[in-house]
Amino acid sequence: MSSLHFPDLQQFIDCPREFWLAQQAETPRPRLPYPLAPELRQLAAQRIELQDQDPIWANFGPWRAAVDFIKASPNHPNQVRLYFVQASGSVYSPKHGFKEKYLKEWAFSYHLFCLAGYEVEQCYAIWIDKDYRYPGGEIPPKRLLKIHPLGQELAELRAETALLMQKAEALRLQKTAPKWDGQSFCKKKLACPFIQKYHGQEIPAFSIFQLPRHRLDRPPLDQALAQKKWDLTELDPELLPERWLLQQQSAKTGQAQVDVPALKEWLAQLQFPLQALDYEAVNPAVPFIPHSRPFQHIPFQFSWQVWPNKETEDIVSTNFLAQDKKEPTAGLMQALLDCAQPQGSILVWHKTFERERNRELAKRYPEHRDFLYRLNERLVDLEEIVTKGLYIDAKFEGRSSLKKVLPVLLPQMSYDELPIAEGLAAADAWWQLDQQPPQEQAQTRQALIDYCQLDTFSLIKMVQLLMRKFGETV
DNA sequence: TTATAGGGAGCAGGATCTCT
DNA sequence: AGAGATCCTGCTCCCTATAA
Repeated sequence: MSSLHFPDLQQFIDCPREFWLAQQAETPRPRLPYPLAPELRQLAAQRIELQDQDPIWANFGPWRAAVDFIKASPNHPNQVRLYFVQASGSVYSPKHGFKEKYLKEWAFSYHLFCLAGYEVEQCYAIWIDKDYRYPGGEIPPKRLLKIHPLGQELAELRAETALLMQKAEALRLQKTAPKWDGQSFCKKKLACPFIQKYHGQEIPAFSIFQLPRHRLDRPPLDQALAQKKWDLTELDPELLPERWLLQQQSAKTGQAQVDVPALKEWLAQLQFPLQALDYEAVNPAVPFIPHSRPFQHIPFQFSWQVWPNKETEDIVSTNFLAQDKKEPTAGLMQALLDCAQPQGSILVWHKTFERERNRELAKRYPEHRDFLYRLNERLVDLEEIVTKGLYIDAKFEGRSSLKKVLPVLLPQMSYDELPIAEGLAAADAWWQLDQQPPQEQAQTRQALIDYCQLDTFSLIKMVQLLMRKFGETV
């Protein structure tokens, strides 16, 4: 039998059926806790006056747990202190205390270290002070990291955790599949692997779980659920709010539901030359450029495309990708000044992100404040056609993210063949770039450019499509 | 005049979206 | 992981209509 870690226990708590199924595999995929970033580990070690060391593991039965640091008690030589480091700024709040999910994880480790024979004197939590402002230079660990002893909280959770572990152990050995009442769901809803495997053929293409902001505990979905009616098309249209109704109509007809007058009006606001902008950014817990804060998004790349006028199909494309982690925003700011047209609408997807990046750039480069604020005034958010109900297709699955909408509108445009196909992967690739051999770096840089470029290109292509179908005659 | 029910505005807090 | 936006709920406050 394979070993079990905290993420397995978490899976058991969230969805015992999925946990059971995962454990039936020949070799269950190990679900290891996500490792800490090295720069955070190092600062945490300094914070408690220790040499950086690898996490320490304890075993008991099938269970394995790690603590980030361990230290002998100065008072009682046979006792130890356990340290848990969390890459988060919201571990503790005066109003709500420690967050439940962290306490559970710590209680699990604490329990296991006790079982493994450690005499634990005290546990400590270490986390990020998100109010810290990095002025530059060496980061003093005491300024960035908060530390607090854990007392009663862990003791209380320990018994509960032990019980859950017993139940999980018993369940994984069970030969027959757990029963399911057809009404209770985990967060994955019908996408839960257990349901997919045992009830796959009964799953409707468009279900009530794809409705945005669905609440299963109140009407009309509570009733539908009680009757095990998962099919979106079976809901009584009388009871549905506007956006849900559109989605149902689309599911019934197989057609997108378009508010043509409103969409025409939306398209009419666009001004040429039409431009499209997309930033890629990293947001590490430990600040890496001066005058930034923990988890702040630092843009390192953008794609800017210009469609001069309706008479041409030619699109001018500009890309910027920062060389390295040393002040990536300086080059980015200059490149932005070089390629931005003085007028015309600037298409983005989910404008809060690009707008916030521009505001932060304006703080960093006050001399370009006016330029950046004028850009913000010209931003036009294409996501609005979905969130404001101008164009609803059930195939969006109730979401409005670019990765859901684009494949429906323009099936021929695909991220599938790109080595980097997602914002988080892009951020990660750039962050790890300096650890790659030089010949691979060139490939990664090209992959980053291709990905970012596709994001802006799809914005313009979608607008061209909408203009062809619904534009012109206003 | 007083007590009470009902409606509407305003607000805080939670949950849920999106982006990287 | 955090931040902004939005939606929803539940609460208070205040006004008005109504009955005693």
